[in-house]
Amino acid sequence: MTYQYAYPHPAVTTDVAVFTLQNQQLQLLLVRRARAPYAGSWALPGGFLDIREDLEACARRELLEETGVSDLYIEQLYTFGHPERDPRERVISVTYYALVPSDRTRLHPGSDAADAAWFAIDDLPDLAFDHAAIIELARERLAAKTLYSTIIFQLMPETFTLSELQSVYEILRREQLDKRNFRKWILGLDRLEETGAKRRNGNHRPAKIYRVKNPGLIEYIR
Amino acid sequence: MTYQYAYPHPAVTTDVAVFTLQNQQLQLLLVRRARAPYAGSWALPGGFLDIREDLEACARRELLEETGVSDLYIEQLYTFGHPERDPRERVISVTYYALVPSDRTRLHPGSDAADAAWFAIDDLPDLAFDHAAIIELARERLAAKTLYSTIIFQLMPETFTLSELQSVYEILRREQLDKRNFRKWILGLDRLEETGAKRRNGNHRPAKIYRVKNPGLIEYIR
DNA sequence: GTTACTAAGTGTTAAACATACACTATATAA
DNA sequence: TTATATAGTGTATGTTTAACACTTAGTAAC
Repeated sequence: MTYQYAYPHPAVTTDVAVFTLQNQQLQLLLVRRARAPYAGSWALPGGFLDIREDLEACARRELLEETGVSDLYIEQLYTFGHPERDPRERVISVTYYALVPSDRTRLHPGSDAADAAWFAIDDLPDLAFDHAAIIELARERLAAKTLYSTIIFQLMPETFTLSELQSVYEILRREQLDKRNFRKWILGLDRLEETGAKRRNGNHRPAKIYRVKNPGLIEYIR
Repeated sequence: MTYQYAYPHPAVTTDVAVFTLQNQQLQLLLVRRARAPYAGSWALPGGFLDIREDLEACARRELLEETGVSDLYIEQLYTFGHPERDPRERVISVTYYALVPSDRTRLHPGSDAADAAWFAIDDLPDLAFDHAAIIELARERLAAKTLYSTIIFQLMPETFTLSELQSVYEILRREQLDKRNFRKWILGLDRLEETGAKRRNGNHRPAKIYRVKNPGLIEYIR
């Protein structure tokens, strides 16, 4: 069966840049392409839009099918449509970025992709299509959001120490922050509470453990 | 001639929300639809992507064809793709917003649309498709940009007074600003220079006329 | 030509916020 | 007991923002 149109139609895909934090590094989720073009290359999870499917639903579905990751924070990033960006046919890609807390990064790659894996953001393999540009834009957007939004809490596990949280901000902004000023600022947002527990983690004083007060809420700050 | 695909393809359009300032009001450019669906309704200028055409080029082309407006500041806004947003077929709309200085708002509507006109943003007619939602998002984006970017200069004519510039900020932010604080802040950006001329405009003291120092430059501020 | 009117133009003060900076506390391990 | 490593804490200074009212220089009306 084929589908006919009076005028040529581009294909539409969604692609998602999924970030998490592991080993004190910002990590990105990639899938190895099973088929041409770019067979064997790594790429962002994503794929073709079903004709009755919402755009964000497509992004979430492809992500689930290819990597097993679901239930994450996701937001539209930008739409890429350079006429030559896919060698097969004209493809418009509506891209998203997403954040997974570091305690929910287990992968169950499905049949669509041969493999799925996390990569440190500063050590990515060669990427299919224009996916390197998509990732760079997503990283910039995320860094900018650390300045005026509480979106970063979406990257945190259930509980964490203030030092761990500070290191997330430092990784995203690519700069060191002053410990006392950071603590004053982040506690002043009134979005963290102590759990009462402490974490022993090496031969030194244990750290207080915090949780986010209202984890789903993303606020504009400053 | 028809075009065939193994899988159904959505149509892709671009739509543009073009803003300007006239009569101390924020105005938006609309076209009256000549054909069904929504024949006779007002809508954003826009139309179907040519299969070899870049997305932004499509937005600029449709705008020129339908309204005669060209050579403006344009930026991608968001991609709308609700499955039911167009009654004809599945349509993904990549939307843009654009700014025209108030001394270049002459319209030359072409054959694609029956008519084109500027409307005050607070007095829009009923709109086709989901265009009301697109406009609302564009307006919010623009208001947010007044806080951290010099994009607003793209709305200004060659020369203007500080009071005129202040009223642009007030319209976009929907709040009154203090005259002394505004002048201190805007002159502190070091992007304005006096032309030396003055504008007589009513039975009161004439205002100094300014121009933007580097009109093409859009900076992040604060 | 005096007066009424209108928007242009101009500084200071107080409060809030951001930045810079160094030592003590509490655990583990040798 | 001592060495080591990260957790945890406060102050002082500079910068930015916010609040606030009068004088100036034109036009228009009488």
